[in-house]
Amino acid sequence: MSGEKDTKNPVQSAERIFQVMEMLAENGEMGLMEISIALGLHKSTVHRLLMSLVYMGYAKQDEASQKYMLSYKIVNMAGKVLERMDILQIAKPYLEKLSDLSGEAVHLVQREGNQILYIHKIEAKVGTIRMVSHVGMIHPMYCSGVGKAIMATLPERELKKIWNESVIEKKTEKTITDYDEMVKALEEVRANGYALDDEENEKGVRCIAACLYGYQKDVRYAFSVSGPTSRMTRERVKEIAADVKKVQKELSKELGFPGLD
Amino acid sequence: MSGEKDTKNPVQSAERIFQVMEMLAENGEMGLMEISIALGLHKSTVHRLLMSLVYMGYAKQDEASQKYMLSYKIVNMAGKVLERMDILQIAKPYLEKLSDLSGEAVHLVQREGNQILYIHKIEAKVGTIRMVSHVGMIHPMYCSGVGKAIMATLPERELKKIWNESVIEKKTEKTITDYDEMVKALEEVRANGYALDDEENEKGVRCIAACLYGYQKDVRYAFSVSGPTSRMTRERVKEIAADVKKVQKELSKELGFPGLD
DNA sequence: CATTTAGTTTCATATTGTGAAACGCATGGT
DNA sequence: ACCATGCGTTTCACAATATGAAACTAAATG
Repeated sequence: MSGEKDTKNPVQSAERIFQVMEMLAENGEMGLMEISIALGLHKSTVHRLLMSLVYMGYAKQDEASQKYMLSYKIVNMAGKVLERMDILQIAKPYLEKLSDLSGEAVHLVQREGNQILYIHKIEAKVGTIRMVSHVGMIHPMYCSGVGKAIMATLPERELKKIWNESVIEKKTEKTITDYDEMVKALEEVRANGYALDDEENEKGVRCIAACLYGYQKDVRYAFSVSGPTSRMTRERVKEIAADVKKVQKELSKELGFPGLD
Repeated sequence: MSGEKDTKNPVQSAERIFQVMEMLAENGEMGLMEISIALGLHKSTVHRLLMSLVYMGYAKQDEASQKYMLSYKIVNMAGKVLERMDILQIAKPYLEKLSDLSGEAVHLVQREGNQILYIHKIEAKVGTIRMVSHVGMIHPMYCSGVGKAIMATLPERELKKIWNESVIEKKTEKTITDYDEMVKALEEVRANGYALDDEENEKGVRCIAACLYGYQKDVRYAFSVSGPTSRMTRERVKEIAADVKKVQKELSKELGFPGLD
């Protein structure tokens, strides 16, 4: 998006060590040469960086294959960051209730610019189907229930901006790829008081979402109940939507929202 | 704990930048000086490292307070690591070790609602008796060692729910069919640090189980060593229980559990 | 208005990270 | 059995890079 050189990283080795980590996070187990070639760094340099990561406990080498991978230590660190997000502390019991009521998977997401970040997940209690979503996952806004729930609260101007800056991709036959259609869909969200993702993101998955209002004016969080179409019948969607709206109201109140009703 | 110099980190700036990150992960928002003093690094150095983290998107500075904090990017990275952390890959070598030590059958199970799913099995190396268990098998929680190991970590409320939703069946003379008796049994599990299934599920089979803690609060996995009563004497149970507890500790650590000792 | 404390910027210096080269050890092709 | 190839590792001379003292700015404190 930006052409200019952007003032460059003041610590070269930090830049490189994180490139290595990101590489490992993305690809799992990797050999030294593989990383070296992919990043265009000298193998000796990569080796030193890896040794440093191993020394600090963030990476480890498989004895047999000699390949390198990240350890759980980074997960620990992320856990501490997440714990500090106090929204989690407050929201968890409500989401738990929602999960108990429906038995389906429940997600809590945070807006991060034009995208959403999954910050909590409760697995479905019934059935054997599992969503591929996981905490830490980043997802575009335009093709998810939670994304629509957030977008429905935004002014046209910002909505347009998000749309233009997003890579619109037809994930399923039902994915909305036309801007005007999206505007219409969001009107519906506002009218209903909840957002429905009807197989727009993943075939066979329906999802009922609502945003969370707080003491600050801008909406930063949303949550959803998702499940397979087989269980998410029209009738069931209605039921769950009622629960979702109830939780939205209760939680928003707890988060310090003055209005709503 | 260690007196020796331990070969030191080959990349000094990496060492320091991670010290800064760990500091931020632990304490949340921090000022430059705060970090500088806590780590004994020059403020200029800390500033440069922070600039580097900000540049890469791993940290950000609060506009108002000027304080620094970690961003969600590390959470995103951890998410990718987690996705890849398929429990089996990690657990297998430990279970293998357990199997070698005891020679008996070893199982790994996953909680699925009120039941457990066998996801890995290692056959006994001694004797000719074989368990009927197999990967993919679903079993109720209330009458197995692994089930009790998981249930022992649950709050009373959820325990009651599982009990009510399960079809309680007297599989052997020793099967626990009374709720209060189960509660008492679970207290014992917590006290011992492992769960014992003493012919409660199948006549002639004893089984020592423990749950696995992970980065997430709720316990989702458990494992066990099972064998015929003829070989599983009181003394042998004690021995194996020690091994089981050791593996529980090691594996939980590997899976990112922060606590436990 | 002086004083302190914070964050930021600059810059000379040498410490630190760099990468070429060589090593050892598998693996695999002929 | 042999050599060729590719990988991870180690070493080391060199200079690019990270370092920290000092100067600077801005806000908070008295």
